[in-house]
Formats: sequence, C-alpha cells, structure tokens
Amino acid sequence: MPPKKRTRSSAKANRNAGAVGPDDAVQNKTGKRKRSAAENSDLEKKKDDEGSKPSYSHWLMKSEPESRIENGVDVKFGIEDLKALPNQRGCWDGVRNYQARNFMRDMKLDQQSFFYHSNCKEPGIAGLMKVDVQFERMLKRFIPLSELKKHHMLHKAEGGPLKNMFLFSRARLSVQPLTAGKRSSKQIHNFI
DNA sequence: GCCAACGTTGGC
DNA sequence: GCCAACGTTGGC
Repeated sequence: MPPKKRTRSSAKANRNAGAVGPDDAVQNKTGKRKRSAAENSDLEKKKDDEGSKPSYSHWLMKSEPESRIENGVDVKFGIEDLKALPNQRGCWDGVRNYQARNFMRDMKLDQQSFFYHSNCKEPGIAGLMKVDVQFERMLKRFIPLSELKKHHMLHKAEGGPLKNMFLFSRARLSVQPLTAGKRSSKQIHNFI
C-alpha cells in the first residue's frame, strides 16, 4: 500500500482501500481545547435538526494535483493519482475542517463526487469518482474554474442548479455538496 | 511568491 | 464569550 498522504484541507490517499474515513479525518490533538464554532453548530444540528437535514446527492472534493512539500511530505494527489491506485480506489483523509468533515459524514456509498484540482496551474473539475473512494471517469472535458464561475454567475442571475456553490461562497471548504435534490442533480450532471 | 479570506486557537 | 494573533487555503 502506498504511503499515506496528507494535504492541507484537501486530502487524500489511500490507507484502507474503499473507505471514506471521516471518523479519523479530524482529530483533536489535545482533547482539551475549546470546541470550535463549527463543532458547536454540529452538535446543535444533532440536537434539534434531526431529520430535517437537506439530503445531498452530489459532491465536490478538492485536492492538489501538483507537488508541494508540506512538513516534509508531498501532498500531491490529483485524479490521475487516484486512478493509478489498486482498483482505482483510495481513502480521502487529512480533512481538518469541521464543516468539510460533517459533509463527509453525510455522504452515502456510491454517490458521485466531482474531483476538483486546486492550488495548481489549472484549477477546475477534472473527473468523477464514487464515494467509496473510487475513480469513476475523467470528464469529457476539463472544466476550468473560470467556466464554473461563468455558469455560476449565469445561474445566479437567471436561475439554475449552480446558483449556489460553496466553491464561490465558502472559501477553503475542501469537501462540499454540489447540489440538493434529484432534479437539480440531474441537471448538473447533464451539464457535465 | 503574494496576499486576501477566513477558520482556529487560546488568553482574558 | 470576545477577539487578536496565528495558520491555512487557494487564486492569481
């Protein structure tokens, strides 16, 4: 098995093939620091929002396809790296942000996730994977960030499935739902 | 490499 | 619980 890799928020790689690993994704290093705002809101959700959570069907996950050394470790993990793993499967670890972690907990097996290349020469969506984490396919055509933004702006103005995108409203969120509801998911899918 | 955005930490 | 300092993210 290839060595475990970590990135900043995006994350990656491949310890236990076939498992999305939200449980160990975010750790409390000391176990005694204060709860973050995100953690608190998480707890509240559990308390009084049970059952009324929106259910998402498609996701977007960011990772860095270009080499960059962080703490002596190369964090590179692009879609080609996932594709190259045994069974084209890996484990998406190293996610530290609590909201991102919570989204990972909402994921269901075999849902689709778009593989976004970030912090690189050509940021954008490169391909598709299944929540498993398994490579599914490359997109017919790479969709650069600029194009995503164009669609997003248009949908915002005229209505459309991409009118709300965490990609543009929440900086630094490495795991995010792409859309809610079956209809809009389908629309998005056709799109791509 | 720069730096704006923003989440986290931790003293108070 | 506030908030300044700090660290990370990620486009450019």
